Amino acid sequence: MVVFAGQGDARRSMALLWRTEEPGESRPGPKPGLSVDLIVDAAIAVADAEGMAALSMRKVGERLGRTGMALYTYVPSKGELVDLMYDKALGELPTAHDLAGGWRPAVTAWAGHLWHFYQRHPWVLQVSQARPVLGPNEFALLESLVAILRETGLRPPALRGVVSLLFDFVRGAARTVAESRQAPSATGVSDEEWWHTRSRLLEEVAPGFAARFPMVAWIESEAGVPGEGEPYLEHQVNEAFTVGLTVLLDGVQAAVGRTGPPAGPVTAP
Amino acid sequence: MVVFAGQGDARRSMALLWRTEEPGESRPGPKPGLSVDLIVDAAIAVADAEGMAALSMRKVGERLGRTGMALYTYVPSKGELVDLMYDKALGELPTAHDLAGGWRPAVTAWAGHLWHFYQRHPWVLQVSQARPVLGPNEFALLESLVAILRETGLRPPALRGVVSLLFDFVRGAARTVAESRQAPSATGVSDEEWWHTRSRLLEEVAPGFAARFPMVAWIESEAGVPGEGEPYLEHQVNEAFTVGLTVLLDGVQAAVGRTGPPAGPVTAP
DNA sequence: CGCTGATATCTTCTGCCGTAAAGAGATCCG
DNA sequence: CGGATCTCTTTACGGCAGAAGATATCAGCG
Repeated sequence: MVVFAGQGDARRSMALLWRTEEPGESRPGPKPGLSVDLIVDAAIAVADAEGMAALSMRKVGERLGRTGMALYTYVPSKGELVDLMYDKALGELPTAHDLAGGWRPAVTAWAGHLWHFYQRHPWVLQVSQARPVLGPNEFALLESLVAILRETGLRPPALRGVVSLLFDFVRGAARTVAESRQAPSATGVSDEEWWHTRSRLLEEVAPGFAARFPMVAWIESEAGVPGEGEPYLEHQVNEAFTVGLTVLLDGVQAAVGRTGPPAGPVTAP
Repeated sequence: MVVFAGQGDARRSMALLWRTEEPGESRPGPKPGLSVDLIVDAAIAVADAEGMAALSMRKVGERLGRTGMALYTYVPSKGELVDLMYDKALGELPTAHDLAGGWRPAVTAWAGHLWHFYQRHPWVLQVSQARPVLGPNEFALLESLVAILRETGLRPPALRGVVSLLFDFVRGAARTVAESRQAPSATGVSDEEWWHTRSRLLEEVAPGFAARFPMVAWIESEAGVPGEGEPYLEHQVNEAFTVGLTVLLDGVQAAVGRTGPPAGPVTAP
């Protein structure tokens, strides 16, 4: 499920994201037993442990000793809660990177941090990217990347493409690992078991596979060997991540060389 | 929601995907009023029209003049149905590409086809990639890409990285557009309206934005102008797609140059 | 032809979900 | 103390996937 925030009162959503509600000194009625932060933390804990699909208002409420409906006092809807979870989780990421070695190692570090972040919080990958959440930490993440990439000397139109490419790549690679991690608990079948069963069935159901798909058979040859206890798929994806990032950065380097280093005009292809 | 296939009888799933069930001539009982193909087509129609989130067994059954439960006669669960939809839809893609101009234009064409395919069937992007569906058309798509990339002379380990990078990039870019297309109907707010409201609120709630996030402000400058009637976000993503693909292919070119240019098309030391 | 048993289809039911509506009870100001 | 206001619960609605079981439909046999 791709999760959209509700369209109800946009102002309130933004105020929640940027924490700009007034303290509200001494009002009538009972003291709030919960807070937005408490709720968001509980929701993140649920999503980390059981995945986005298992996240429900009732379950978050239960974790806080309340009913699901109690949350609606603090948060307009589930969609807004997800936005808050998203932006809060992003706060874990570092906001500055060492540029002493130039942009390339800095981008590599940035990508590595994001990669590991997605492993810790796979549910983040399910939040829609089409309509950005526009929270402070989402901007901080973008800010940190652009601060690095500005060193390349590329102009904004080209850089926007590079930024998208980087995000799409890291997210895509992370998604594959993340889903393979949640798949065992979601389906009750371990990775090894699943692959073993499926490859046996494939031979059974598609005889002459190697003849019908020679390129597929070829590219799956010369496979690297996973380390001790490392799941097969995860190993493949880790290797693919390293290789892919190298290729990507080589492409950026080429663009830099084409437009001239830290000073130069923009040329369209 | 990321959709996993049910773990129930894997053999039956594979048989359905590869269409290897025996015809079963003249059995007692009423003639089947439906077929797997009919159901899959109806389900694709629903998903194309209303998105994956709106796809339910009841709705598909309704479209065929049956209840939702009637489908379980033909298909083990919703997960398997989604796998069948996925592989059937992929059958639309071409399986061979012209290599006369070398690998670069061929990859560009391949990526363009996939990109447009995802625009036609955005729901495909919601099918989990961690555990491949292993249907014939999924393999055919991979086969067609590897057939092109083999021309580069790169070896399988490096090529696997390039393949992942390409898939992740095209999927990520397509996802952004696809979600922005479905967002208006899902939330009832048009893109223009949404952006206008949000950017006004952003200034209100985060004064001094440009000072706090100078790099973000900078990279959003020099924006290209959308064509007549082209949504703003969509225009940005289209530009990013072109730039990103160029950068990516430059990176491949660099890798090719590093391992030695492909004098002979097929084999390298 | 009519019966029997296999099979397809439909109905009912369970237990989830998000959230609207209404109200119980706590807490403060005047 | 009285009324206003707030938190939180209860109840209810319509939706979902799917289990269990009832019913309708047909082939082949006598």
